Amino acid sequence: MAGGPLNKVKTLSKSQQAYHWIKERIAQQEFTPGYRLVLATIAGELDMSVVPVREAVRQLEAEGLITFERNVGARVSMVDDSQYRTTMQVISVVESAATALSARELTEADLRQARAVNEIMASRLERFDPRAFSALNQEFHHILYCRCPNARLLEIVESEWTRLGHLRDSIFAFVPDRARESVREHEEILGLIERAAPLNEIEEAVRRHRKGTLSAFIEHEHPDEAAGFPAL
Amino acid sequence: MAGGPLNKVKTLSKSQQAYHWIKERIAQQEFTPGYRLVLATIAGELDMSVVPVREAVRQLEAEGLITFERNVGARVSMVDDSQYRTTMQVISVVESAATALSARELTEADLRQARAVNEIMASRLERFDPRAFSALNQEFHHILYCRCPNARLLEIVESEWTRLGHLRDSIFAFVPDRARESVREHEEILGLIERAAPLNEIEEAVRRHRKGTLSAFIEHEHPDEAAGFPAL
DNA sequence: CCTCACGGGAACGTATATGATTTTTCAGTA
DNA sequence: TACTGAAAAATCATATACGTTCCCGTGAGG
Repeated sequence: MAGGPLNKVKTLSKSQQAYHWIKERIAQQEFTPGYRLVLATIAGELDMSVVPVREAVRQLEAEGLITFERNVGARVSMVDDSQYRTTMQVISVVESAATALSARELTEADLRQARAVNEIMASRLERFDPRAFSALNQEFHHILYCRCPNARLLEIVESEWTRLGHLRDSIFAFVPDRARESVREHEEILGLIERAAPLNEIEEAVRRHRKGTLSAFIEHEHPDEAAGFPAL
Repeated sequence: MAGGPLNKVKTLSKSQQAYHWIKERIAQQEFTPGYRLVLATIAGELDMSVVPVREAVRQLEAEGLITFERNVGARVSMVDDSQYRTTMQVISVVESAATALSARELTEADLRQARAVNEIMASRLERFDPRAFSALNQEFHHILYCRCPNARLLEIVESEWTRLGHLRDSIFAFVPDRARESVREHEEILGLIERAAPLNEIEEAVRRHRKGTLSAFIEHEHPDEAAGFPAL
């Protein structure tokens, strides 16, 4: 037949279909934290048997999106305050390292794009929409760290972000006051990268930036514990 | 009944049995990197069906110990030079952070124990056994970071070490010359912790220490590329 | 006559379905 | 509150379908 060498249509295995289906639902918040995942139901919905679904669930468990209890079942992971804090701390460590390692690889275009995003953020300081602002923030940082040549480090950064689930999209809903300061710090980070500052300075700047947001969050939610949380 | 709350004997599920069985074999190097894992064979060996084995394999895949190819099968992950380097870089980032966060939590006993381990290492500098030395090195660092209150960070450190597989036990087989310097740097790190130095100094010291070992390794194995590897 | 490329098919192993078994949960009752 | 039984759901075994790999035989070219 005429087809050429592209006969391989690459049908996803059923486990992978289930995996993506569930992940999508979680991302869209159709399955909210605490939601009980019943294998048979999902299997029915996807027109397959429970075996592949089970496998998908185990994969998602390994990623931390789902918690699983023997003979009981799976539910979408809860992210409580304490988890939020530990995860954000991990992110502040690995993302700052990734950004520093990425700095020398960034192109002119990357920097332009990052600056553009930050300018949009600045322009939205009035008429503030926390969710949109968080999304832009996410995008800004992603541009800066995604050229990091250490693939494993990148994987960890991304996986920690997905671990946070929908909270990642609403950081500034908790601490709107940080927004202005955040934009300014972004500018500072861009400056350091552009003038090819030492990598450790870039790393420290990003870490300070994240730490600032986290501290603001902690002080806002738990003014009493603020001092008790260990930081770097 | 008299028993108390420990009636639960907690029989492991078959998947978990398989999981631990395989992991153990890999750790003992009975399954060496590249080894082909045949589900049915393992299932037979463990007197169970392939389904739980399959699940165990997928879990190990998520941890990075096993690589899996659709419709082909599973094999124990290879760790090549490049992976070694990226993983060690990740470790240098996360372990140093974990150690710093752990520093204030360490007890007198912890420090005594760490110092004892380092003294044993020092005493073995003559009659040098790389594997034993690597194991002691591992133990030393584990004592220092294991009190880190950020559980997630600890998980990442540990998982990166297991990712390295048997290479983690033989670092000093590649670069024996680093041994003496290593012991000295351990002493320095202990000093910083004991005199309650700022956390960032502790973190930097650990990172320098790891970076030193990694550089020594790179220079030894690939004298040409030494300059090309990005570092912090 | 030897070599090597191609193609068919058996052997091996994975992917998924179905059904039996076990565990947990929950409602109803003493 | 404690106990019992039934329903729901997970776990695993067995069976079958499907995809890959490897080997071997055939035929063309050197």
